[in-house]
Amino acid sequence: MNSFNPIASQIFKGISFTESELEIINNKFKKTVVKKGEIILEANEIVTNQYYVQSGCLRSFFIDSLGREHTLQFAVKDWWASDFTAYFDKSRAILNIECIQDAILFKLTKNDIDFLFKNFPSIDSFVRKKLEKAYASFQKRTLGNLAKTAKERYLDFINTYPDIEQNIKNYHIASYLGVTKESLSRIRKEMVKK
Amino acid sequence: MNSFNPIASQIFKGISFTESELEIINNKFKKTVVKKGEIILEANEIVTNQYYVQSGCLRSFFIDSLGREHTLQFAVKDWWASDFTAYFDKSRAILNIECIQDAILFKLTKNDIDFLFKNFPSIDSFVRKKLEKAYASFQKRTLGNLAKTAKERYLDFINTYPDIEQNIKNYHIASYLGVTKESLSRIRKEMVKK
DNA sequence: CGTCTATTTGAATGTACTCAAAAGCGGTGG
DNA sequence: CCACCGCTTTTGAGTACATTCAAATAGACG
Repeated sequence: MNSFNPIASQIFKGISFTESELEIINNKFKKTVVKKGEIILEANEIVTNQYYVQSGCLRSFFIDSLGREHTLQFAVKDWWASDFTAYFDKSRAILNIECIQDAILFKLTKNDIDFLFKNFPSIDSFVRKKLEKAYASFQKRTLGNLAKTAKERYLDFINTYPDIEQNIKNYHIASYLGVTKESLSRIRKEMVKK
Repeated sequence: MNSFNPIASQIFKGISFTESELEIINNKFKKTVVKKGEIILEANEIVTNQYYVQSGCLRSFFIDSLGREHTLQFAVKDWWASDFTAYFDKSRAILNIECIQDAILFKLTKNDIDFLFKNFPSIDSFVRKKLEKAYASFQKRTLGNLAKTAKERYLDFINTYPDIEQNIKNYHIASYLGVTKESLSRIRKEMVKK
Protein backbone atom coordinates (compact mmCIF):
# COMPACT_ATOMS: atom_id res chain seq x y z
CA MET A 1 0.00 0.00 0.00
CA ASN A 2 2.72 2.44 0.89
CA SER A 3 5.41 0.81 -1.20
CA PHE A 4 5.81 3.86 -3.32
CA ASN A 5 5.10 2.71 -6.79
CA PRO A 6 3.04 5.68 -7.88
CA ILE A 7 0.78 3.99 -10.36
CA ALA A 8 -1.10 7.25 -10.72
CA SER A 9 1.92 8.99 -12.22
CA GLN A 10 2.43 6.06 -14.54
CA ILE A 11 -1.17 6.14 -15.73
CA PHE A 12 -1.46 9.89 -15.94
CA LYS A 13 2.00 10.39 -17.34
CA GLY A 14 2.73 14.04 -17.90
CA ILE A 15 0.48 15.46 -15.23
CA SER A 16 2.23 16.69 -12.13
CA PHE A 17 0.57 16.08 -8.79
CA THR A 18 1.56 16.96 -5.26
CA GLU A 19 2.55 14.17 -2.88
CA SER A 20 -0.81 14.23 -1.17
CA GLU A 21 -2.73 14.33 -4.40
CA LEU A 22 -0.73 11.38 -5.66
CA GLU A 23 -1.63 9.43 -2.59
CA ILE A 24 -5.33 10.18 -2.92
CA ILE A 25 -5.34 9.16 -6.56
CA ASN A 26 -3.20 6.09 -6.00
CA ASN A 27 -5.58 4.80 -3.39
CA LYS A 28 -8.44 4.80 -5.85
CA PHE A 29 -6.75 2.18 -8.00
CA LYS A 30 -7.13 -1.40 -6.88
CA LYS A 31 -4.39 -3.65 -8.11
CA THR A 32 -5.71 -6.88 -9.56
CA VAL A 33 -3.65 -9.81 -10.75
CA VAL A 34 -5.33 -12.08 -13.26
CA LYS A 35 -4.23 -15.28 -14.92
CA LYS A 36 -4.63 -16.38 -18.50
CA GLY A 37 -8.13 -17.69 -18.98
CA GLU A 38 -9.77 -15.64 -16.25
CA ILE A 39 -12.91 -13.72 -17.09
CA ILE A 40 -12.88 -10.06 -16.10
CA LEU A 41 -16.29 -9.14 -17.40
CA GLU A 42 -19.20 -11.16 -18.68
CA ALA A 43 -22.02 -10.11 -20.99
CA ASN A 44 -25.15 -8.99 -19.19
CA GLU A 45 -23.34 -7.81 -16.08
CA ILE A 46 -23.68 -4.26 -14.86
CA VAL A 47 -20.50 -2.43 -15.80
CA THR A 48 -19.08 -0.36 -12.97
CA ASN A 49 -15.35 -0.59 -13.53
CA GLN A 50 -12.64 0.33 -15.91
CA TYR A 51 -9.34 -1.51 -15.96
CA TYR A 52 -5.95 -0.07 -16.65
CA VAL A 53 -3.60 -2.70 -18.05
CA GLN A 54 -0.09 -2.48 -16.64
CA SER A 55 1.11 -5.74 -18.16
CA GLY A 56 -0.29 -8.77 -19.92
CA CYS A 57 -3.14 -8.81 -22.37
CA LEU A 58 -6.92 -8.77 -22.27
CA ARG A 59 -9.36 -9.46 -25.07
CA SER A 60 -12.83 -7.97 -25.32
CA PHE A 61 -15.26 -9.84 -27.51
CA PHE A 62 -18.87 -10.19 -28.42
CA ILE A 63 -20.78 -13.44 -28.76
CA ASP A 64 -23.48 -13.22 -31.42
CA SER A 65 -26.77 -15.06 -31.62
CA LEU A 66 -25.12 -17.92 -33.49
CA GLY A 67 -22.54 -18.33 -30.76
CA ARG A 68 -19.71 -16.89 -32.80
CA GLU A 69 -17.10 -14.76 -31.07
CA HIS A 70 -16.07 -11.40 -32.48
CA THR A 71 -13.03 -9.73 -30.99
CA LEU A 72 -13.42 -6.01 -30.55
CA GLN A 73 -10.08 -5.19 -29.00
CA PHE A 74 -6.94 -6.45 -27.40
CA ALA A 75 -5.82 -4.41 -24.43
CA VAL A 76 -2.09 -4.39 -23.75
CA LYS A 77 0.24 -2.30 -21.60
CA ASP A 78 -1.05 1.20 -20.94
CA TRP A 79 -4.49 0.57 -22.46
CA TRP A 80 -7.83 0.72 -20.78
CA ALA A 81 -10.41 -2.02 -20.96
CA SER A 82 -14.12 -2.05 -20.26
CA ASP A 83 -17.40 -2.31 -22.08
CA PHE A 84 -17.51 1.42 -22.64
CA THR A 85 -20.90 1.49 -24.28
CA ALA A 86 -22.46 -0.17 -21.28
CA TYR A 87 -20.30 1.82 -18.91
CA PHE A 88 -21.34 5.19 -20.30
CA ASP A 89 -24.97 4.23 -20.75
CA LYS A 90 -25.21 2.54 -17.38
CA SER A 91 -26.63 -0.42 -19.26
CA ARG A 92 -25.65 -4.07 -19.19
CA ALA A 93 -22.53 -5.38 -20.85
CA ILE A 94 -22.76 -6.94 -24.26
CA LEU A 95 -19.03 -7.57 -24.30
CA ASN A 96 -17.01 -10.18 -22.50
CA ILE A 97 -13.47 -9.53 -21.36
CA GLU A 98 -11.03 -12.33 -20.73
CA CYS A 99 -7.38 -12.43 -19.88
CA ILE A 100 -5.28 -14.03 -22.61
CA GLN A 101 -1.88 -13.34 -21.06
CA ASP A 102 -1.25 -13.16 -17.31
CA ALA A 103 -1.92 -9.56 -16.43
CA ILE A 104 -1.62 -6.90 -13.79
CA LEU A 105 -4.60 -4.57 -13.84
CA PHE A 106 -5.58 -1.49 -11.92
CA LYS A 107 -9.28 -1.33 -11.34
CA LEU A 108 -11.14 1.94 -11.00
CA THR A 109 -14.82 2.16 -10.11
CA LYS A 110 -17.20 4.54 -11.77
CA ASN A 111 -17.60 6.45 -8.54
CA ASP A 112 -13.90 6.91 -8.20
CA ILE A 113 -13.54 7.96 -11.82
CA ASP A 114 -16.22 10.56 -11.31
CA PHE A 115 -14.45 11.68 -8.16
CA LEU A 116 -11.21 12.12 -10.08
CA PHE A 117 -12.87 14.10 -12.85
CA LYS A 118 -14.58 16.31 -10.32
CA ASN A 119 -11.50 17.07 -8.29
CA PHE A 120 -8.75 17.01 -10.87
CA PRO A 121 -9.49 18.96 -14.03
CA SER A 122 -6.09 17.93 -15.32
CA ILE A 123 -7.29 14.32 -15.34
CA ASP A 124 -10.37 15.34 -17.24
CA SER A 125 -8.19 17.00 -19.81
CA PHE A 126 -5.80 14.05 -19.90
CA VAL A 127 -8.61 11.63 -20.57
CA ARG A 128 -10.02 13.92 -23.23
CA LYS A 129 -6.73 13.74 -25.08
CA LYS A 130 -6.56 9.97 -24.66
CA LEU A 131 -10.06 9.68 -26.03
CA GLU A 132 -9.17 11.82 -29.01
CA LYS A 133 -6.45 9.35 -29.93
CA ALA A 134 -8.67 6.36 -29.27
CA TYR A 135 -11.45 7.88 -31.31
CA ALA A 136 -9.14 8.59 -34.20
CA SER A 137 -7.81 5.08 -34.13
CA PHE A 138 -11.31 3.61 -34.25
CA GLN A 139 -12.04 5.84 -37.21
CA LYS A 140 -8.98 4.45 -38.87
CA ARG A 141 -10.04 0.91 -38.18
CA THR A 142 -13.53 1.56 -39.53
CA LEU A 143 -11.97 2.97 -42.64
CA GLY A 144 -9.78 -0.08 -42.90
CA ASN A 145 -12.80 -2.34 -42.63
CA LEU A 146 -14.37 -0.50 -45.53
CA ALA A 147 -11.41 -0.01 -47.79
CA LYS A 148 -8.93 -2.76 -47.13
CA THR A 149 -8.63 -6.44 -47.90
CA ALA A 150 -8.28 -8.97 -45.10
CA LYS A 151 -4.61 -9.28 -45.92
CA GLU A 152 -4.02 -5.55 -45.56
CA ARG A 153 -5.97 -5.52 -42.33
CA TYR A 154 -3.79 -8.32 -41.06
CA LEU A 155 -0.68 -6.29 -41.83
CA ASP A 156 -2.20 -3.34 -40.00
CA PHE A 157 -2.89 -5.60 -37.08
CA ILE A 158 0.72 -6.70 -36.90
CA ASN A 159 1.74 -3.06 -36.80
CA THR A 160 -0.78 -2.10 -34.16
CA TYR A 161 0.02 -5.03 -31.90
CA PRO A 162 3.61 -5.97 -32.73
CA ASP A 163 4.26 -7.53 -29.35
CA ILE A 164 1.33 -9.83 -29.01
CA GLU A 165 0.99 -11.23 -32.51
CA GLN A 166 3.32 -14.09 -31.60
CA ASN A 167 1.52 -15.07 -28.45
CA ILE A 168 -2.14 -15.06 -29.18
CA LYS A 169 -4.38 -17.56 -30.86
CA ASN A 170 -4.80 -17.42 -34.56
CA TYR A 171 -8.57 -17.54 -34.27
CA HIS A 172 -8.56 -14.57 -31.95
CA ILE A 173 -6.80 -12.55 -34.57
CA ALA A 174 -9.16 -13.88 -37.23
CA SER A 175 -12.19 -12.85 -35.21
CA TYR A 176 -10.66 -9.40 -34.77
CA LEU A 177 -10.09 -9.05 -38.51
CA GLY A 178 -13.53 -10.32 -39.40
CA VAL A 179 -12.52 -13.48 -41.24
CA THR A 180 -12.59 -17.15 -40.34
CA LYS A 181 -9.54 -18.88 -38.90
CA GLU A 182 -9.21 -20.89 -42.09
CA SER A 183 -9.09 -17.75 -44.19
CA LEU A 184 -6.46 -16.20 -41.97
CA SER A 185 -4.43 -19.37 -42.25
CA ARG A 186 -4.55 -19.05 -46.02
CA ILE A 187 -3.65 -15.39 -45.88
CA ARG A 188 -0.57 -16.19 -43.85
CA LYS A 189 0.39 -18.93 -46.25
CA GLU A 190 0.08 -16.47 -49.12
CA MET A 191 2.30 -14.00 -47.31
CA VAL A 192 5.28 -16.23 -46.64
CA LYS A 193 5.22 -17.30 -50.27
CA LYS A 194 6.01 -13.80 -51.46
CA MET B 1 -22.34 39.77 -35.14
CA ASN B 2 -24.30 41.05 -32.18
CA SER B 3 -27.60 39.53 -33.18
CA PHE B 4 -27.77 37.46 -30.06
CA ASN B 5 -28.00 33.95 -31.26
CA PRO B 6 -25.66 32.41 -28.75
CA ILE B 7 -24.33 29.57 -30.81
CA ALA B 8 -21.95 28.75 -27.97
CA SER B 9 -24.77 27.85 -25.64
CA GLN B 10 -26.34 25.73 -28.34
CA ILE B 11 -23.11 23.87 -28.96
CA PHE B 12 -22.11 23.52 -25.34
CA LYS B 13 -25.59 22.85 -24.13
CA GLY B 14 -25.69 22.36 -20.39
CA ILE B 15 -22.71 24.50 -19.52
CA SER B 16 -23.50 27.87 -18.01
CA PHE B 17 -21.37 30.81 -19.03
CA THR B 18 -21.42 34.45 -18.04
CA GLU B 19 -22.45 37.02 -20.63
CA SER B 20 -18.89 38.05 -21.28
CA GLU B 21 -17.67 34.47 -21.51
CA LEU B 22 -20.44 33.73 -23.96
CA GLU B 23 -19.36 36.58 -26.12
CA ILE B 24 -15.74 35.50 -26.13
CA ILE B 25 -16.67 31.96 -27.06
CA ASN B 26 -19.23 32.99 -29.62
CA ASN B 27 -16.69 35.08 -31.43
CA LYS B 28 -14.44 32.11 -31.97
CA PHE B 29 -17.02 30.39 -34.15
CA LYS B 30 -17.16 31.49 -37.76
CA LYS B 31 -20.49 30.86 -39.37
CA THR B 32 -20.17 29.26 -42.78
CA VAL B 33 -22.96 28.55 -45.22
CA VAL B 34 -22.32 25.79 -47.73
CA LYS B 35 -24.35 24.44 -50.59
CA LYS B 36 -24.90 20.86 -51.67
CA GLY B 37 -21.91 19.73 -53.64
CA GLU B 38 -19.37 22.04 -52.03
CA ILE B 39 -16.14 20.56 -50.75
CA ILE B 40 -15.23 21.47 -47.19
CA LEU B 41 -12.03 19.49 -46.94
CA GLU B 42 -9.92 17.67 -49.47
CA ALA B 43 -7.45 14.84 -48.96
CA ASN B 44 -3.88 15.95 -48.52
CA GLU B 45 -4.75 19.35 -47.08
CA ILE B 46 -3.45 20.40 -43.69
CA VAL B 47 -6.34 20.09 -41.25
CA THR B 48 -6.70 23.10 -39.01
CA ASN B 49 -10.43 23.31 -38.46
CA GLN B 50 -13.33 21.51 -36.97
CA TYR B 51 -16.87 22.14 -38.09
CA TYR B 52 -19.97 22.12 -35.99
CA VAL B 53 -23.04 21.28 -38.07
CA GLN B 54 -26.07 23.36 -37.18
CA SER B 55 -28.18 22.17 -40.08
CA GLY B 56 -27.82 20.22 -43.31
CA CYS B 57 -25.57 17.25 -43.86
CA LEU B 58 -21.92 16.59 -44.58
CA ARG B 59 -20.28 13.38 -45.69
CA SER B 60 -16.70 12.41 -44.91
CA PHE B 61 -15.19 9.81 -47.17
CA PHE B 62 -11.96 8.19 -48.22
CA ILE B 63 -10.87 7.53 -51.78
CA ASP B 64 -8.77 4.39 -52.05
CA SER B 65 -6.03 3.57 -54.53
CA LEU B 66 -8.58 2.13 -56.95
CA GLY B 67 -10.57 5.33 -56.89
CA ARG B 68 -13.40 3.88 -54.86
CA GLU B 69 -15.11 6.05 -52.28
CA HIS B 70 -15.71 4.82 -48.75
CA THR B 71 -17.99 6.85 -46.54
CA LEU B 72 -16.78 7.13 -42.99
CA GLN B 73 -19.52 9.31 -41.56
CA PHE B 74 -22.45 11.52 -42.21
CA ALA B 75 -22.54 14.62 -40.04
CA VAL B 76 -25.96 16.03 -39.29
CA LYS B 77 -27.35 18.56 -36.83
CA ASP B 78 -25.27 18.89 -33.68
CA TRP B 79 -22.41 16.72 -34.96
CA TRP B 80 -18.83 17.70 -35.51
CA ALA B 81 -16.96 17.07 -38.71
CA SER B 82 -13.27 16.99 -39.50
CA ASP B 83 -10.52 14.56 -40.37
CA PHE B 84 -9.79 13.92 -36.72
CA THR B 85 -6.86 11.63 -37.29
CA ALA B 86 -5.10 14.29 -39.31
CA TYR B 87 -6.30 17.01 -36.97
CA PHE B 88 -4.89 15.38 -33.84
CA ASP B 89 -1.70 14.22 -35.50
CA LYS B 90 -1.12 17.51 -37.28
CA SER B 91 -0.74 15.44 -40.43
CA ARG B 92 -2.39 15.77 -43.81
CA ALA B 93 -5.98 14.79 -44.42
CA ILE B 94 -6.76 11.43 -45.92
CA LEU B 95 -10.47 12.15 -45.78
CA ASN B 96 -12.57 14.38 -47.98
CA ILE B 97 -15.60 16.18 -46.65
CA GLU B 98 -18.39 17.33 -48.92
CA CYS B 99 -21.74 18.92 -48.32
CA ILE B 100 -24.62 16.68 -49.40
CA GLN B 101 -27.43 18.87 -48.08
CA ASP B 102 -27.26 22.65 -47.86
CA ALA B 103 -25.71 23.31 -44.48
CA ILE B 104 -24.93 25.92 -41.88
CA LEU B 105 -21.62 25.24 -40.20
CA PHE B 106 -19.66 26.86 -37.42
CA LYS B 107 -15.99 26.68 -38.01
CA LEU B 108 -13.46 26.58 -35.21
CA THR B 109 -9.72 26.71 -35.74
CA LYS B 110 -7.27 24.54 -33.85
CA ASN B 111 -5.86 27.60 -32.13
CA ASP B 112 -9.26 28.68 -30.95
CA ILE B 113 -10.11 25.19 -29.76
CA ASP B 114 -6.90 25.08 -27.76
CA PHE B 115 -7.74 28.50 -26.38
CA LEU B 116 -11.14 27.27 -25.26
CA PHE B 117 -9.72 24.18 -23.60
CA LYS B 118 -7.11 26.26 -21.82
CA ASN B 119 -9.51 28.87 -20.50
CA PHE B 120 -12.67 26.89 -19.95
CA PRO B 121 -12.21 23.60 -18.11
CA SER B 122 -15.93 23.04 -18.41
CA ILE B 123 -15.51 22.85 -22.18
CA ASP B 124 -12.72 20.35 -21.76
CA SER B 125 -15.01 18.23 -19.66
CA PHE B 126 -17.91 18.69 -22.04
CA VAL B 127 -15.84 17.51 -24.97
CA ARG B 128 -14.56 14.58 -22.96
CA LYS B 129 -18.13 13.45 -22.44
CA LYS B 130 -18.97 13.95 -26.11
CA LEU B 131 -15.94 11.91 -27.07
CA GLU B 132 -16.97 9.14 -24.71
CA LYS B 133 -20.24 8.83 -26.58
CA ALA B 134 -18.60 9.08 -29.96
CA TYR B 135 -16.04 6.49 -28.99
CA ALA B 136 -18.70 4.11 -27.75
CA SER B 137 -20.66 4.52 -30.94
CA PHE B 138 -17.62 3.73 -33.06
CA GLN B 139 -17.07 0.62 -30.99
CA LYS B 140 -20.62 -0.35 -31.69
CA ARG B 141 -20.16 0.19 -35.39
CA THR B 142 -16.96 -1.84 -35.42
CA LEU B 143 -18.79 -4.61 -33.65
CA GLY B 144 -21.57 -4.35 -36.20
CA ASN B 145 -19.08 -4.68 -39.02
CA LEU B 146 -17.78 -7.86 -37.48
CA ALA B 147 -20.98 -9.49 -36.34
CA LYS B 148 -23.78 -8.28 -38.54
CA THR B 149 -24.97 -8.90 -42.07
CA ALA B 150 -25.25 -6.03 -44.52
CA LYS B 151 -29.00 -6.10 -44.09
CA GLU B 152 -28.76 -5.69 -40.34
CA ARG B 153 -26.23 -2.92 -40.75
CA TYR B 154 -28.63 -1.18 -43.11
CA LEU B 155 -31.38 -1.36 -40.51
CA ASP B 156 -28.98 0.07 -37.95
CA PHE B 157 -28.16 2.85 -40.35
CA ILE B 158 -31.80 3.76 -40.75
CA ASN B 159 -32.06 3.98 -36.98
CA THR B 160 -28.93 6.03 -36.58
CA TYR B 161 -29.79 8.48 -39.35
CA PRO B 162 -33.60 8.41 -39.55
CA ASP B 163 -33.84 11.87 -41.05
CA ILE B 164 -31.40 11.66 -43.88
CA GLU B 165 -32.07 8.18 -45.22
CA GLN B 166 -34.68 9.62 -47.58
CA ASN B 167 -32.51 12.35 -48.97
CA ILE B 168 -29.15 10.88 -49.69
CA LYS B 169 -27.83 8.82 -52.52
CA ASN B 170 -28.13 5.10 -52.37
CA TYR B 171 -24.49 4.64 -53.23
CA HIS B 172 -23.44 6.88 -50.38
CA ILE B 173 -25.25 4.62 -47.98
CA ALA B 174 -23.77 1.58 -49.68
CA SER B 175 -20.26 2.93 -49.32
CA TYR B 176 -20.96 3.60 -45.64
CA LEU B 177 -22.18 0.05 -45.11
CA GLY B 178 -19.32 -1.48 -47.01
CA VAL B 179 -21.27 -3.02 -49.86
CA THR B 180 -21.74 -2.12 -53.50
CA LYS B 181 -24.72 -0.07 -54.62
CA GLU B 182 -26.03 -3.10 -56.47
CA SER B 183 -25.96 -5.18 -53.31
CA LEU B 184 -27.75 -2.49 -51.35
CA SER B 185 -30.37 -2.30 -54.06
CA ARG B 186 -30.95 -6.02 -53.68
CA ILE B 187 -31.09 -5.77 -49.92
CA ARG B 188 -33.79 -3.13 -50.15
CA LYS B 189 -35.74 -5.24 -52.61
CA GLU B 190 -35.58 -8.15 -50.19
CA MET B 191 -36.84 -5.97 -47.39
CA VAL B 192 -40.00 -4.67 -49.02
CA LYS B 193 -40.90 -8.20 -49.99
CA LYS B 194 -41.22 -9.29 -46.37
C1' DC C 1 4.29 -41.19 -25.60
C1' DG C 2 -0.49 -39.96 -25.76
C1' DT C 3 -4.06 -36.67 -25.51
C1' DC C 4 -6.03 -32.40 -26.35
C1' DT C 5 -6.14 -28.30 -28.84
C1' DA C 6 -4.83 -25.38 -32.67
C1' DT C 7 -3.75 -24.91 -37.38
C1' DT C 8 -3.66 -26.25 -42.02
C1' DT C 9 -5.44 -28.30 -46.17
C1' DG C 10 -9.00 -29.75 -49.45
C1' DA C 11 -13.42 -29.74 -51.77
C1' DA C 12 -17.95 -28.01 -52.28
C1' DT C 13 -21.02 -24.29 -51.51
C1' DG C 14 -22.78 -19.78 -51.34
C1' DT C 15 -22.68 -14.95 -51.13
C1' DA C 16 -21.25 -10.61 -52.78
C1' DC C 17 -18.83 -8.79 -56.51
C1' DT C 18 -18.05 -7.03 -61.41
C1' DC C 19 -19.65 -5.71 -65.74
C1' DA C 20 -23.22 -4.62 -68.87
C1' DA C 21 -27.64 -3.31 -69.95
C1' DA C 22 -32.25 -1.65 -68.93
C1' DA C 23 -35.41 1.05 -66.41
C1' DG C 24 -36.56 5.02 -63.55
C1' DC C 25 -36.39 9.85 -62.27
C1' DG C 26 -35.59 14.76 -62.42
C1' DG C 27 -34.74 18.79 -64.60
C1' DT C 28 -34.39 21.80 -68.90
C1' DG C 29 -35.63 23.66 -73.07
C1' DG C 30 -38.13 23.48 -77.32
C1' DC D 1 -46.69 19.28 -72.39
C1' DC D 2 -43.55 16.38 -74.18
C1' DA D 3 -38.84 14.99 -75.56
C1' DC D 4 -34.42 14.60 -74.29
C1' DC D 5 -30.38 14.32 -71.34
C1' DG D 6 -27.73 13.06 -67.39
C1' DC D 7 -27.66 10.68 -63.41
C1' DT D 8 -29.25 6.95 -60.22
C1' DT D 9 -31.12 2.64 -59.34
C1' DT D 10 -32.38 -1.86 -60.67
C1' DT D 11 -31.85 -6.24 -62.94
C1' DG D 12 -29.32 -10.07 -64.97
C1' DA D 13 -25.47 -13.21 -65.82
C1' DG D 14 -21.01 -14.78 -64.92
C1' DT D 15 -17.13 -14.84 -61.73
C1' DA D 16 -14.27 -14.55 -57.77
C1' DC D 17 -13.52 -15.23 -53.22
C1' DA D 18 -14.52 -16.30 -48.37
C1' DT D 19 -17.08 -19.61 -46.03
C1' DT D 20 -18.46 -24.20 -44.33
C1' DC D 21 -17.57 -28.80 -43.23
C1' DA D 22 -14.53 -32.57 -42.83
C1' DA D 23 -10.19 -34.49 -42.44
C1' DA D 24 -5.21 -34.36 -41.78
C1' DT D 25 -1.26 -32.37 -39.59
C1' DA D 26 1.20 -29.94 -36.18
C1' DG D 27 2.14 -28.30 -31.38
C1' DA D 28 1.78 -28.08 -26.44
C1' DC D 29 1.86 -30.24 -22.16
C1' DG D 30 1.45 -33.58 -18.71
